[in-house]
Amino acid sequence: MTDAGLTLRERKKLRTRHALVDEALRLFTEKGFAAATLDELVEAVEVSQRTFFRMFASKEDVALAPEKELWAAYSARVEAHPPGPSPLPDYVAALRAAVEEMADGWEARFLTSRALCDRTPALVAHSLRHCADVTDRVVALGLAPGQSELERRLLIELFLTAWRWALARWAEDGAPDRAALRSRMDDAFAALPDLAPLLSAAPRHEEARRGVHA
Amino acid sequence: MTDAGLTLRERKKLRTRHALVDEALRLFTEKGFAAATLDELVEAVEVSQRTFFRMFASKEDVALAPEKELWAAYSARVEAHPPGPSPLPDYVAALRAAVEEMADGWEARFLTSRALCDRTPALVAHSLRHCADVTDRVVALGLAPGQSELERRLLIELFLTAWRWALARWAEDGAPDRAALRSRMDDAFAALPDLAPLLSAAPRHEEARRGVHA
DNA sequence: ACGCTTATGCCGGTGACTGGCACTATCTCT
DNA sequence: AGAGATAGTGCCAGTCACCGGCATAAGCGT
Repeated sequence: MTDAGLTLRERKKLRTRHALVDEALRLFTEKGFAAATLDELVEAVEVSQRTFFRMFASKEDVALAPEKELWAAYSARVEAHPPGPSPLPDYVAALRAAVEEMADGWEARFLTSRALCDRTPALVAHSLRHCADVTDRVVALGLAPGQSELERRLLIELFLTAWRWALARWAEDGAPDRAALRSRMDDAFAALPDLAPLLSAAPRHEEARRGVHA
Repeated sequence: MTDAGLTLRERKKLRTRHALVDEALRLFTEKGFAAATLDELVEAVEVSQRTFFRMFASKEDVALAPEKELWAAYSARVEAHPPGPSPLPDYVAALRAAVEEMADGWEARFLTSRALCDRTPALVAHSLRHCADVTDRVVALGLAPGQSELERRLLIELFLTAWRWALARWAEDGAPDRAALRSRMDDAFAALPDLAPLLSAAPRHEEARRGVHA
């Protein structure tokens, strides 16, 4: 599946790319993201810095490679099947499918990347922005003329928050394999309908104004 | 209000801080965030780079100063009045109050900062992370033992998405003053209850699984 | 085997950020 | 008011991410 009809050049490139990701995750985990230098990384993989920067946009980029892979697959899914008027289930389905189509061993790299992210503010920032970029592209997809874009954004944010919650539970789990991730996703997404009653008690203007002058 | 019982040292420090923010916004807007160098900035304000970095954590930090100010005020409000079992109106009220207590001229700086942010990916990343940091601190506040943290996070994300929506509308508005911002906030937060019916149609497992094997 | 494309390496430069240390301005206490 | 404590500031030198340009080599189609 990895080398399906690829030319030798492309395969070589992919190989060094994977080597860079693996070594980066190892190195960053061992020494910390800030303390580890790119020189160490590229020397370990035996490529030049220039090559690194042609494959990755930044030091953060390589650390978040597994996550970007996932969102790329998700993006492709959503573009292939643009969501209908009730998009939430479609988003969820696309993400589930994306998780399933990741290569073998992806979950281990992803987990390492997440752990790194949790203790590295710079990585959090990049992760959030990438997610926001994907969201921006996805929101516009299959949006009927009369439909509200705000509504879409709200639903997507709920979906993302549930996903992040599932991730956090998964990471602190004893068995961080793909089945466990699926199960955490089930739990998190199942909680979404329970939110409805809390929204009908949404702020009316009188209450809000009272807060202003408090 | 600005110089309320502050020592001379503190007032001086605040003055250079404000000068740095103003000049930074001017410079970044004129030349672009990446193209403008810190040397230009500190030379214009006549301070050393070292001083700059004692006041701001990074180049991004100074560009997002108005936003950080707002979230600091918001944070303080929420900490002063921890939200009850239906936290959404409390969050909204806290943000409205925070907007009102900003100093004169804040909205102009904030708008400039937002415009800059919109065309500078690095600023988006930092902005999102800061917001996430605030969220993390706020979620735990006033959370009763039996209450679900996930539920809180979901509500806060809705709240934040509505806020960002209000900001975007405000920015493209003809009159970006504080009254207009209030009005946009009203509109955006009023849309939240409409989301409830869309949640009852949340994903069931069968639908989701179908997507997986598609 | 031959050009053509593409990836890579090397080199030098820029600019954000940091630690150390001396210096000066402000504060505080008597 | 003056002396010592307490910041805040400037200067300098260093590290490191990142990006041009150009030469080289490795893979590709004919």
